[in-house]
Amino acid sequence: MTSALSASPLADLAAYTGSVRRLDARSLLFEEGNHRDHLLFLDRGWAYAYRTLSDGRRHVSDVYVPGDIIGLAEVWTDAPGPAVSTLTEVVAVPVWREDIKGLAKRSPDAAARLATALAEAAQTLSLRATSLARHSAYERVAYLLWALRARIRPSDGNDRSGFTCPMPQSVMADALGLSVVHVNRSLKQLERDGVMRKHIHQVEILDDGALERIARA
Amino acid sequence: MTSALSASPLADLAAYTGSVRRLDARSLLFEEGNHRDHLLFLDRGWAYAYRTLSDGRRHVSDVYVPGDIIGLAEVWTDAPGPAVSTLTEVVAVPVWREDIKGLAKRSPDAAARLATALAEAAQTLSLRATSLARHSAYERVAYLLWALRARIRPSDGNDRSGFTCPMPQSVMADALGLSVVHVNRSLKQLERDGVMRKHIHQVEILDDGALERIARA
DNA sequence: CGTGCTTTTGACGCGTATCAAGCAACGTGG
DNA sequence: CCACGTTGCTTGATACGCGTCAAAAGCACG
Repeated sequence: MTSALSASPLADLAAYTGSVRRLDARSLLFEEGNHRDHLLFLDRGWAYAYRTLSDGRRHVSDVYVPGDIIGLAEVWTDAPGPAVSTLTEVVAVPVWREDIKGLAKRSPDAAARLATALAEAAQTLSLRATSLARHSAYERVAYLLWALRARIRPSDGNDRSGFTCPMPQSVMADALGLSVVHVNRSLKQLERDGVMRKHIHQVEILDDGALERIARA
Repeated sequence: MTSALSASPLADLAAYTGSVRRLDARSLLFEEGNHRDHLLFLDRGWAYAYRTLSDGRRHVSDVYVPGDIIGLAEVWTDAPGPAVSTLTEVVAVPVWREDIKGLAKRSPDAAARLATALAEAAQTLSLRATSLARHSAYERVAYLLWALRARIRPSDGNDRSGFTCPMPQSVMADALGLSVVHVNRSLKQLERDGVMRKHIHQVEILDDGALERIARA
């Protein structure tokens, strides 16, 4: 959700408002199903979006890292969105729906950037769906961490040997449609295979090429 | 992908070009991975998009019905798209990338409509991902047909008792991440449960409420 | 009136869920 | 400074949903 909008008119809007929200880890940013009158420009920390089915099954539909925009599609339409919670302490800047719509009306260039961000989001979602539909558990875990890594800037603790990742296995499980137990087994297998290792807040890459090969299956 | 753009500036562009493509059933509209310099406004017939994994596994990422736009996100960015094939005979109108970009530059309103269409597509994809990640096979089949039905206009053979659906079980399987055999079993179970019945080119709704309940899990 | 799709059904095996424990790390209050 | 709750990780045993293989029947179309 971010690349097309970093250092863009939307970021400028965020800078203008001046109001900054700081939140603890494990706190709720948006409730499930509610109408959204603003989005959040995520400056620091991690968050994730999720839906809950009637019987308690949960799906984590997105994970947000610093620089991401939370809820762009939801603020653009009136459809009910998923819930959003923080994983770590978070610093975020709200941008209001009317300001975004106004910006798009005034500036064709800004509107085009918004469209680009949304188009990229759609393509990311489509690839993620392919992983959910046709990858094995082992491949899904590899894909999640490989795709995540591609989105994290080097400045946020991402170098050749690994990256920061404060995502518990329970959240990975709900993102991948797996049980926690099986996520753990898959991670252990990736470790035994010399591909990567996940610690509590850190992912260590052992074999970059192998990881990509498995993730792109 | 369609609602925000029907009877919109994009449709006008399509009308302008005048060039209409007619294709047989089971023919290729776009190759996998190629750059797209145009999208297709689908006037008549059905089509579907799919990706193929290295070992032959296939995922059907989208199904297109009359009125849909094929490849809006792909024409807006440079990322390689999935392949697209027809299910039936098709009538489609191409709209060129530069024309769309030009339209968005000239008209903030058109750009806003494009963004809306893309935002709706992202939300649809997110819900589909939830179904893939957390629904049982039985629920996934119900969700696919329930969501499909919501997109088909009454004029295209959709009324209270059923709708036209020229989608073989093999394509349903690849859309849902299931085997053909298990799609068949799930359909038979839905039939035994008095929910719906699928014939070759037609879906018959037996219990609307039950279908929605199962699809929305 | 084949010939190729598509649907259907049965037998069997595998991948992943579930259940059940136990352990490690960490923060908090007595 | 230690007891304890909480959160997250790990592992084994067992169960089940769905895949795979195989085969046949129904249908459409040339």
